[in-house]
Amino acid sequence: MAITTSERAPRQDNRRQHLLDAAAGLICRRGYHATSMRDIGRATDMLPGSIYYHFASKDELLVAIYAEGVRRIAERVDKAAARATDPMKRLEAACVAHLEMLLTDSDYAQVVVRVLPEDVPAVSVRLTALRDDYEERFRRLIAELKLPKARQRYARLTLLGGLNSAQAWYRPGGDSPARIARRVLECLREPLEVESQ
Amino acid sequence: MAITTSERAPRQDNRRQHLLDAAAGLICRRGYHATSMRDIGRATDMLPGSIYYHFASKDELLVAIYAEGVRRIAERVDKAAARATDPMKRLEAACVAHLEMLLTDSDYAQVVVRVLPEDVPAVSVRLTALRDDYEERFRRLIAELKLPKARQRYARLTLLGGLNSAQAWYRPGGDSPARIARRVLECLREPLEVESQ
Amino acid sequence: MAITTSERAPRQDNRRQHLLDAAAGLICRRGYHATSMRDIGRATDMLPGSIYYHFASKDELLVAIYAEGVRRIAERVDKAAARATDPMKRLEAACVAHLEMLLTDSDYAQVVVRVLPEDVPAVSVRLTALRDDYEERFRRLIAELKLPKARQRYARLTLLGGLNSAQAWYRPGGDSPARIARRVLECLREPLEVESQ
Amino acid sequence: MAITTSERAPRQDNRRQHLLDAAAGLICRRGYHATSMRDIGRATDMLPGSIYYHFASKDELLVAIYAEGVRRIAERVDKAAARATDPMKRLEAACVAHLEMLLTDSDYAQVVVRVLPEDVPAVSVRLTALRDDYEERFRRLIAELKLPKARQRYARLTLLGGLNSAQAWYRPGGDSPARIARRVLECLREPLEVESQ
DNA sequence: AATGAATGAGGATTCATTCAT
DNA sequence: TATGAATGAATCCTCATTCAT
Repeated sequence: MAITTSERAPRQDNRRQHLLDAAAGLICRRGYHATSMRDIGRATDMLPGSIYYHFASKDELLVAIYAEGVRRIAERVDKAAARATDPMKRLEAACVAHLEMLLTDSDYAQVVVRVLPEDVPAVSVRLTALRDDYEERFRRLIAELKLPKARQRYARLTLLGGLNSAQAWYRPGGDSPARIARRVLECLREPLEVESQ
Repeated sequence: MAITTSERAPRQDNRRQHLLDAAAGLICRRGYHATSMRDIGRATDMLPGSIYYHFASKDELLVAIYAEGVRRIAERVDKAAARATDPMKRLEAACVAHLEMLLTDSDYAQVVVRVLPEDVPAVSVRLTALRDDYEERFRRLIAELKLPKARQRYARLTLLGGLNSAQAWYRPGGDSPARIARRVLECLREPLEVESQ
Repeated sequence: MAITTSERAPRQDNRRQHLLDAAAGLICRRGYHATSMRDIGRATDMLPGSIYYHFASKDELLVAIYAEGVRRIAERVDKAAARATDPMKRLEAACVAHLEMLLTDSDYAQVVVRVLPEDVPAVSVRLTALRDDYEERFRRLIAELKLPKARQRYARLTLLGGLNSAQAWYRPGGDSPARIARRVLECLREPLEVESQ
Repeated sequence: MAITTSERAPRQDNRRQHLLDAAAGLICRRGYHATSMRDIGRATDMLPGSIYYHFASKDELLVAIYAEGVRRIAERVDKAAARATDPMKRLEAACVAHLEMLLTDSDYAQVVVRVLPEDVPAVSVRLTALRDDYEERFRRLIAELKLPKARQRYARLTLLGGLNSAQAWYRPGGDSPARIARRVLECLREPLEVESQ
């Protein structure tokens, strides 16, 4: 899709990127409603009004962060999964990548998980679509496991629910994101393999 | 004057209860920050200022809803678990009760899961304590299963993560809350018992 | 005017007096506008609404405090002045009594000096009348000194201005109210230029 | 576009100045607490919220007025005192300037004297510092008189107390501010008892 | 590409006060 | 005498947003 990744951002996108970074940082820590345009302006040495040159509204800024968050975490997860061929190894790599992004590596990814689409009604449909787009990966990875159809759906929901809930209690210094990811997956894995004993 | 003493309407608590109900309903649907005191006033036929006779602040109102939510869902879960003796049956009953409350039976319970403590910094400690108090039940129910210590923690987190994530996608008409609960639990069950094949 | 001072307050005036005391204490420390009916209620273990049984409004409560303040300080000043016969000694005694009441002995007196009539427009005329009524004493005491007519007025204003300004800077532990009073009076008694040369 | 460069209206400070002027006018007449942001907005043809573009809070607006008040009255007093060399003449000139500003020439100065620092606890320290900074002038002017040390302090307090009390009773049409100032000073210059037989 | 200044609606909250009981 | 519950208006302030420059 991207023709030349290295050649991407022309100089004028500098500020836009700075803005996105700062906003993602604030929103992932304080939440969307608790972050004001003033806050974002302060963090970027910009006046609140100036932000509107780059984004049509606060909601649109959020959508951009969401989109970027999905892009980044998807890219990393895809790369990780691609490094293995065994379906379960692929899923595991994806879970680890997912949680590393979510817990430490990307404010953007954190925003995607933390901000509920329904909390921003005006753009909730688009936010949901972005989320779904991302979660599709896990649907496919799980499909590779050849579970009964009905089971697949719940396995995905439980897996992501379990992984994402880590955002609420993860603290640096305890289990690493990778370890947490494997532990959560472990909770679902053994039955999947069944032939044990 | 009192026709039936036992039936005596505690009139003074009437409005307070009405207020809590209305606020829980609004907050669980729109979120805490998107619900204004004006909204709550409108839903109760009260002036915004009048709410302050009953609650010292919006945050305190939220704490009261949280506390009531925990009280209600805990009561229901405890009763459900008490009806079985087999540890796994007890856990299953608890999961079903939890999800029925969360998805259809109680706006209060929904608030507890939906509103993140960190989104309301001034009272986040108290909200977290209430949540923890509730989740303790699941810690105990899982402990009865006699899993390896390390596994218990992740089993609980994954289970609750999986169950609670249903709030994001549950729609009446699809799988019932009870069925969802059993399906999620199923994802964790089989390995626990290992009697496969 | 008072027929029997000792026989004054009948039992039912208990609460009213309590109310006045508490309100005077709050108002003299925080000011009139910064003291709410709620504050006064809290200090008296009364609900704000209950205060209205005793006083028609917050402004009327202030007028009552003012009146009581004037009554008390006037009584003390009059008694002090009566103990001397020499005009200057009488004035000095009055100044000392005035400042002792104002700085340490009476919250009521403090209110009279601290709350500007113009700050409470609805009753400013009555407050001013009460003040004037009190200051009349000083007019008379100064008249006894047999100064030129024109001088009398300014002597009184300067004297009271000087004395009352102590309210802004007096701190227990420094000069006593009595000493301050004598020092201020001294400024008017002894010429500034010291006949030096 | 600019017709006269030297006459270039500093448009950007226009509103801020207008705001300060209007607020000083209202506050010196009604008092700080009785003046609302709405009132100030109305007087400036601004919405209340717009004021916050220029001042962070109502208290900060007051501090700005105080500072400007001190700046203005200090400037005038300093100039007046500088025009004489005899210490007593210098003090007299200062008193006259002080009272002219206070009674008729400057709403700002009036605010400084009228609003008690303790009435605005959040900024009372800064208000007090501003006042002290101004009064320092009188300390120095009085020091030039070579009075006994102990006397100096009370002379200053009495003098300022007497002068400032004029704010409570001055009415245009009576004695002029300059005359009042001289009369008050006279009270300290000439002994009270002198011509007593 | 950004600023300075403002808007207008709405935020939570506090106020003095009322009144049935 | 007092309370419990509420009122209605006003409080300060913050919000996302706009727009001429």
